[in-house]
Amino acid sequence: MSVKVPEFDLEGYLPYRLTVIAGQLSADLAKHYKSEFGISMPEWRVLLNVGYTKGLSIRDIEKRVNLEKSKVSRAASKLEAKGYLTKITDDQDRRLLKLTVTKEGAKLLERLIPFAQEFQDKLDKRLGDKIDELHGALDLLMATEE
Amino acid sequence: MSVKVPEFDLEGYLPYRLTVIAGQLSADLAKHYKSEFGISMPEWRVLLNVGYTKGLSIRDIEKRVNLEKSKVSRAASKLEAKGYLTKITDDQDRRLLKLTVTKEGAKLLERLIPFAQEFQDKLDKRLGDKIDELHGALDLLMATEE
DNA sequence: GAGTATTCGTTGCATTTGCAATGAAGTCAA
DNA sequence: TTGACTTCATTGCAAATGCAACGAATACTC
Repeated sequence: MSVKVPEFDLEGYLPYRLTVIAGQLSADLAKHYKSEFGISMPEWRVLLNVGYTKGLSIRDIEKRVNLEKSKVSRAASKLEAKGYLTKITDDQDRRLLKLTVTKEGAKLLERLIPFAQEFQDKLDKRLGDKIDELHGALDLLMATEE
Repeated sequence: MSVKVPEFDLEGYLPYRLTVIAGQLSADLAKHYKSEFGISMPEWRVLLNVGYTKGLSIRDIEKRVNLEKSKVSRAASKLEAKGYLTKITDDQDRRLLKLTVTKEGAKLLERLIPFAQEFQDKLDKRLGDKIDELHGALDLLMATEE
């Protein structure tokens, strides 16, 4: 018994393509972050942000980095346990936490960032002049989510 | 004590951007698939493929749809439990499983596909003529993974 | 043909996730 | 001030994930 189904091209389905590509890039990176630096992707994102801006709170990071607050919280705790950042409750508002990188954390970033930069450069090379088009299109997609 | 860290622009970091955007689109879609059709993303991908090609095996799908075989296996089992497809062991090679959509499965696809198509159309509208550029760039990124 | 290696699908298990609930702290209005 | 609401970070828990191990079936090699 043959069943008829409407046409649909999964290969060209944008959400699918984006998910697959992003997933591969992420998995790739995550592997390196883990094996070479001992941290997870969420930890990397949190550490990076704390590295740049002193005294960020969990909520600040949640908004900046598109991570759920529970993820941020756990990532921060792990980074703290590893000695890469410190948590201090804010004196002004004692609900808030001020996250700050330690020297160890800064050292780690000094190794992580060139690695990420290198990866970016590789992608840029692949994309050539298409890179701006890509970013332009991604801007439009970002705007999609209101 | 102030700590110096090399410059890095996370906002413009391509893997990050892709992950965030893909994640938002996926989460969005997953919610609808779940609430309106009662299936997960992996199940949707599996169902779609089985809908088009009769007798696919788990491994076939794994390759086609970028899902780990354990994910495919579990998705297939759930779809079977819900009555959307059947598993039959291949006579030629009894390690293989032949997956086939049931009438119920086909009916579900008839509802799912227009939904997905509509979503795609919305994205196309947002992107306008940038759509081809985007796909072109994604092609290049795909080629990246060897 | 016996023995080894490979392929396929499933499952166990530790880890990660998303979400809701919690408790502590702050805000606001009467 | 008191009491109702909101905000913040953490945590519990159920579900999803990734990976390795397993048993069954087939392919390969001598």
